[in-house]
Amino acid sequence: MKLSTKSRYGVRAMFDMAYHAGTLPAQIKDISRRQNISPRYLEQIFQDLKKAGLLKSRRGPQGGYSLAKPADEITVREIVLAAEGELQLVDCVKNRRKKGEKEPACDFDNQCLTQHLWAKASQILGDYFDSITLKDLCDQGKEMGLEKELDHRFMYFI
Amino acid sequence: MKLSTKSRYGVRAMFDMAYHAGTLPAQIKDISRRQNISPRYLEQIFQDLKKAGLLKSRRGPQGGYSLAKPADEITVREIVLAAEGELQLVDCVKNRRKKGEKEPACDFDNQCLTQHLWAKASQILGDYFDSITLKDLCDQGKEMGLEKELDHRFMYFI
DNA sequence: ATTAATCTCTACTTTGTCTGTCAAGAATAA
DNA sequence: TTATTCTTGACAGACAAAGTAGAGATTAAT
Repeated sequence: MKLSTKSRYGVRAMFDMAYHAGTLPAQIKDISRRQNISPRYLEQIFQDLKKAGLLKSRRGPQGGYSLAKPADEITVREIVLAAEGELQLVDCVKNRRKKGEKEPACDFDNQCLTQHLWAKASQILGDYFDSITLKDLCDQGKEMGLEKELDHRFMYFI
Repeated sequence: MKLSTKSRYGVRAMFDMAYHAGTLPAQIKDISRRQNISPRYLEQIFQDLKKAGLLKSRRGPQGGYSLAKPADEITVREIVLAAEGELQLVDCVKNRRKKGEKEPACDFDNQCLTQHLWAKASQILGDYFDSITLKDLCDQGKEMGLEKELDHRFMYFI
């Protein structure tokens, strides 16, 4: 019943981007250093987030990733969903007969009381995650007096 | 972010016991047959539930397991907690320095915004599970017209 | 007392997922 | 042209989940 590191790192990384957002795209190496996440691994996570339409990227020098939408339009739910693949606490709730699977995930199918229980729980969890945006986290960060690191690349331009 | 089968089987099995409750203790083999759970595996799960004080057992012929409390005093949360071990969506919320562990689970410790986020989510989930008792599930079952299997052991006494 | 039914405990195996690492390639700004 | 950065896919080690198995302890019934 644990969230995977992909979800946790994903939220941390995207928060980091929103918090330190500048004019230039953010680079993996900076985010990974600030958040102490393996850069190679973060790349993978960002691929997922990009596929989900939460990030956009630019290659080449001065390239990097940036948020695909304003911070107040990106919810924790979207990030977790993209990283985790889905937001169900249990598999038997899922659609049957998706490609390749011949057996339903559960023998009792719709006769099952507990199925409804888990589905409701998953929904409650999703609703909570949906109520929190990256902007909310940034506001919290400011309140806490969390330091923003100066973008070292600005140094060259001053 | 999936619940383990221990939780799911545990809830199903305990619901089954509450729903089919008779004067005699329920036996593993009956529950496992009705709920289609490996009897050996169910034994293990029942050990956990017994340690948690949710079940009591009697050995020998006509032995078996029975609920340690009335069905309306056993919540889903208790069962999941006993089967899952804990109810936290992430580890970094846990107490540090428990036996053997030298490192904190997270480098940012209490400086972390997301830590609070996950803790709150875990709590919301726990609250929901706490609001549902075995009796609630039984009532639902009756409403749905879920069949009760006649206890075959009664046959001998009629 | 004996027997058969049942729970108890511990260890083992299998299987799969998580968490990363690595290498080679493609795109792009300077 | 070149250095930088993202892109993609393969791969591996560690760990936990899920289930199997066997030997033993307890007890009701005979």
